[in-house]
Amino acid sequence: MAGSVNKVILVGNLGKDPEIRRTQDGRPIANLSIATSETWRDKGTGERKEKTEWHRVVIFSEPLCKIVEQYLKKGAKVYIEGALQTRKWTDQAGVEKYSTEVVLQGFNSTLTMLDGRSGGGGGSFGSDDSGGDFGTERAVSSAPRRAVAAGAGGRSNSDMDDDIPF
Amino acid sequence: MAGSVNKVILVGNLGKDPEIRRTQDGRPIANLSIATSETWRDKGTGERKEKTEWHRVVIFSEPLCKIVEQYLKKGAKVYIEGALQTRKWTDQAGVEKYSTEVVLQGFNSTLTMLDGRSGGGGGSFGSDDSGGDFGTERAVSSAPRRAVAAGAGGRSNSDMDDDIPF
Amino acid sequence: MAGSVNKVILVGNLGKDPEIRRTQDGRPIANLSIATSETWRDKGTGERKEKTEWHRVVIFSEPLCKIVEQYLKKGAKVYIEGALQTRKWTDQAGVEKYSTEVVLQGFNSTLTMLDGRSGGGGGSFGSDDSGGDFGTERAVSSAPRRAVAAGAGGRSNSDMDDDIPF
Amino acid sequence: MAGSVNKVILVGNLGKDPEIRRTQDGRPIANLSIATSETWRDKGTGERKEKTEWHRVVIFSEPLCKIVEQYLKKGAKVYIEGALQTRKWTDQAGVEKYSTEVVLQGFNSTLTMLDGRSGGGGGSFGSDDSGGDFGTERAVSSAPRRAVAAGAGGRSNSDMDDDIPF
DNA sequence: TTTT
DNA sequence: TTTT
Repeated sequence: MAGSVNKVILVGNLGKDPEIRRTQDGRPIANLSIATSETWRDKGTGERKEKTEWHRVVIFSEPLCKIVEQYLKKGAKVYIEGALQTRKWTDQAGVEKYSTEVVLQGFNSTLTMLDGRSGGGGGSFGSDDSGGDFGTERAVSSAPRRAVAAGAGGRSNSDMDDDIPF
Repeated sequence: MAGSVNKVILVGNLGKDPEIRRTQDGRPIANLSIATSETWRDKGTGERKEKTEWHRVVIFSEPLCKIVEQYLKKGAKVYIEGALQTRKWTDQAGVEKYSTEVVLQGFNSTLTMLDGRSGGGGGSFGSDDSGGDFGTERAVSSAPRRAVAAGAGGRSNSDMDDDIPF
Repeated sequence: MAGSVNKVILVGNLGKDPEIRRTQDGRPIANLSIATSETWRDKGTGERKEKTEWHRVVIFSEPLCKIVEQYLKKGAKVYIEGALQTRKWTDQAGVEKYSTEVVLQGFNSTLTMLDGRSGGGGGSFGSDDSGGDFGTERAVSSAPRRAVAAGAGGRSNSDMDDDIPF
Repeated sequence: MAGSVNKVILVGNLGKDPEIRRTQDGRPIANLSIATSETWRDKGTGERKEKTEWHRVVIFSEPLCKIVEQYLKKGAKVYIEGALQTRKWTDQAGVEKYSTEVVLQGFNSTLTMLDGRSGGGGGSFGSDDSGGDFGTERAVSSAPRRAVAAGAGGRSNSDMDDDIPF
């Protein structure tokens, strides 16, 4: 649609180490499980409450996947910017299910490390394929556009059949 | 978790008229179905591609629900700011399912009308309960906090049993 | 700095037609003046108040400048995503001044048209230089990175001496 | 204007300890100086480049000011969400100047601590005045609305005359 | 189910 | 003036 925006911004911690898979033609796909939470005090009882939300984040970008592989592990705090995508899939029993994910892919996706626990220190990475004047640290070269477009426009069944949802 | 952010920003159009239900104790809950889409031209074939994403938006705020009821209808373009929330529910067959929604509730939620087709013209609304110096147009009084907190921290089964997912 | 984010999101209307200049080596730079405003009712007097904020937006991206030139004019409503940048300059009297602008340049910048008054209809554009599978409508090729980097890291005096601030 | 959005999102570090002043009628105003930066490698020379941007952040909210006072100091990393505001002022020599600031005030403003160096640990705070079910940690009570509106709609000269710009 |  |  002309004139639409689909953006998710999360700051949270990885609940477990990243999982990196490869499509049949070798492109990497990283999956992160990110927790955000809010705390408040119940007015009636006075007890402290916390509600944690878990987000499934999927990264279709070769350079971002490398970053993820090298620097992120369980507990790392990250800032991510991506888009919402709901995907339909069929479980082993043949039941149709839906999974909503935060997808980082193409322009306007970002991943920034916010703590120093990773060896490489914090850093900010877009998923464009610039090359150009910007080196690996600022704007990491992304996967070939064909890969990105495939991810965006139609993740094929062959790639995703084995994709157990969040 | 201390130090987390959970934010969704959408600009899109309502796919159908809003649905407004009421909880057993009378609080309104509005559901919007919002479309965003992106278009691109396939490099290989040259054909124009479009991918539409549908978002389920749930509004827990009495004043925002009033706005929705008065001004929004199928086709309206809106800017919304909310948070991701995944909810577990059980269908009629007893199968557990998950539904991810964009929730507008409490502070840091916003709904802004972006076209002139609604009688009331465009307008921007937060969901705080300020009252104060801000009149109905800028910062509409929200539902009692108890309602909001209930929505946030634990939507009760009795309210939600009949909640057919997206 | 590792781990930082600098992001501005505006939805507003152009206060006047865009101004497009060219640097000495021919790269286009578009300037937009965008208004946002909030309205509220004064609690004491009951009168309706409105406060308009004007934003100077600068676009360093050849394809985005083309879009601006073709489609945007006074009154157009846009969604833009860019970064804050404060620039020092010296006026004719030799007084040092500062101007803060919203800069659209490189990855993670976006311009989306939100109304139909422009001939081309609404549309969303990033400023990456992908080429690739995405055609002109989704992700317009941007200026050479050298140009972008120059704009980002050090707008030269020769280009900018005549830059009358907002 | 109906239908506008004015939002700034920053993740950065305080360049110095916060400054907290009070208006003549006793309301606190906190000023933060926040750095964001980007690094890249120059394609030609291969040298590492860095560009730091400094942001002046102004907080009009009693509870947020308390948080700032208690927990933030030089070097702290924060996530903030506010709005752009350009303010005109006159220096000692009678020259009119402009200062653009990121203002946190009213609903849809947020401050979240992102590191553990502050005694209180990380935490997220809105600036609504809810009270309600949310305790001090999640949604701190804000200053009286009259104060907020004054800050928003017209910071009076008497309060701000001594305001040396960024 | 929207919109262009 | 921060941070890496």
